[in-house]
Amino acid sequence: MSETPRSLPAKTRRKQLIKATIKCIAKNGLSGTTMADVTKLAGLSLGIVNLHFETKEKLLVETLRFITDEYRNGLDKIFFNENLSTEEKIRAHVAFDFSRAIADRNKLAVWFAFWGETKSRPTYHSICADYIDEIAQNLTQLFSILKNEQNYQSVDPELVCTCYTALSDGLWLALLLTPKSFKADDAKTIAMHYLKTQFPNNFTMT
Amino acid sequence: MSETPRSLPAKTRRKQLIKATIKCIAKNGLSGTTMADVTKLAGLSLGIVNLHFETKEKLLVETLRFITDEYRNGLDKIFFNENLSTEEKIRAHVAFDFSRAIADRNKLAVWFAFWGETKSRPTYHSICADYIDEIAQNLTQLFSILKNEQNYQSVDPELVCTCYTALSDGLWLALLLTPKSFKADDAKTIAMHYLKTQFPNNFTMT
DNA sequence: TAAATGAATGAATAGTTATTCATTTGTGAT
DNA sequence: ATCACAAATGAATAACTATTCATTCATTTA
Repeated sequence: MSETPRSLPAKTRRKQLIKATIKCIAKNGLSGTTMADVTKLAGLSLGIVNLHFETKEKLLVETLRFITDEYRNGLDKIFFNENLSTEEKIRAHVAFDFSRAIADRNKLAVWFAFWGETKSRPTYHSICADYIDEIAQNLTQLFSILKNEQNYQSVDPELVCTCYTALSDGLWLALLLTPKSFKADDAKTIAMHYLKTQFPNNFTMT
Repeated sequence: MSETPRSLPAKTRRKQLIKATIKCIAKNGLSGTTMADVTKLAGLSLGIVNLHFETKEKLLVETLRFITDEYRNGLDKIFFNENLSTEEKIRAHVAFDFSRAIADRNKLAVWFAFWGETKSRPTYHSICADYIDEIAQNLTQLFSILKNEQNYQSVDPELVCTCYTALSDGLWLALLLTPKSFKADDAKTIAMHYLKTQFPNNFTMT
């Protein structure tokens, strides 16, 4: 086993601390997360957070930014992938929403903890508002293109985007609350079930 | 203006404190909610929570129980109402989900705050698991009856129940995060849009 | 009207936790 | 090797907050 070097690039240390924060929020809740817990989980000393983030509040903000960036960047990679058809992009979007990296219970606990605080913390709110808007625009566009490509008459792309997004968030909650009886594959099945209702020619088979 | 009497039935005081707690969680977040805030918002003294709930933690548990009971009881009243047809019950369920009393942003903030802590607090988790299970059973039954009554061939009642429930939770999130551009009526429209895809004969008109 | 009751108060306490910073330690340059 | 520098440490501090409980006060009872 290689020893962890005492000195490390600042970015690596920051990511290490953010990952410990995610675990800690999942384990103890946002209200039960202390600096002592986070640094102990990271295997580092108490003062390290001050060194890399100045305050606890800034560490929490960067933690929220980390999970929103991970989500946004993953979807952008799909959206801007020239090798995928529109249908394939939508399929990839669903697969990503319920992939190991994203539909992870630790991260889901973090999402919900921060969502619960958005009303009281403008900083949290604006971080969330940003990514939501960008993703909605891209997804609406995909549905709109598919509608035109395949001549779906009565589809309302914006409504379908809002509906799919809400459905996906609600399925995340089911994964968080009932992990024993409800798995990522079940969630994916339900998401596809909805898309079939709107685009039966594209999502009915396989 | 009538003076608030100094002495009041215990139940009334407890409800008063729970309502102050809901406002306080919405205003300051779960992690930022202090006994001083809650009691000040209720217009009472610091020691009152200890008198009526023993500890802060028990006040929080009762607050969660309050909103889950309110939700469950409201839906039970619909489900067991002999005067409503199955279709009317489902319509009433949707209307209730996005009614003033339920889709209130203060209460939504409380829901999400507690959901974010369910992974770390078994008590919160079991309170949520209970109501979810009961509601799912009743709603699945409604979809099942409607399927048989109206001869819908390919509807899977259990899947539709999970899908509707997730959709409703996700729409609550949209109401919490984007209250300016997304209103309860928009949420209701989207929920009905999904039900139409499954039961076009019942939910397409009006 | 006076005494008894118990709900409500809030100053004081005890415990917790974020933050600070003097000291230690590893690393790379000379 | 030695030095200079930066990263990391953790004991001490300062701030905050849940809980306690002796006291106050309104209401009820005799």
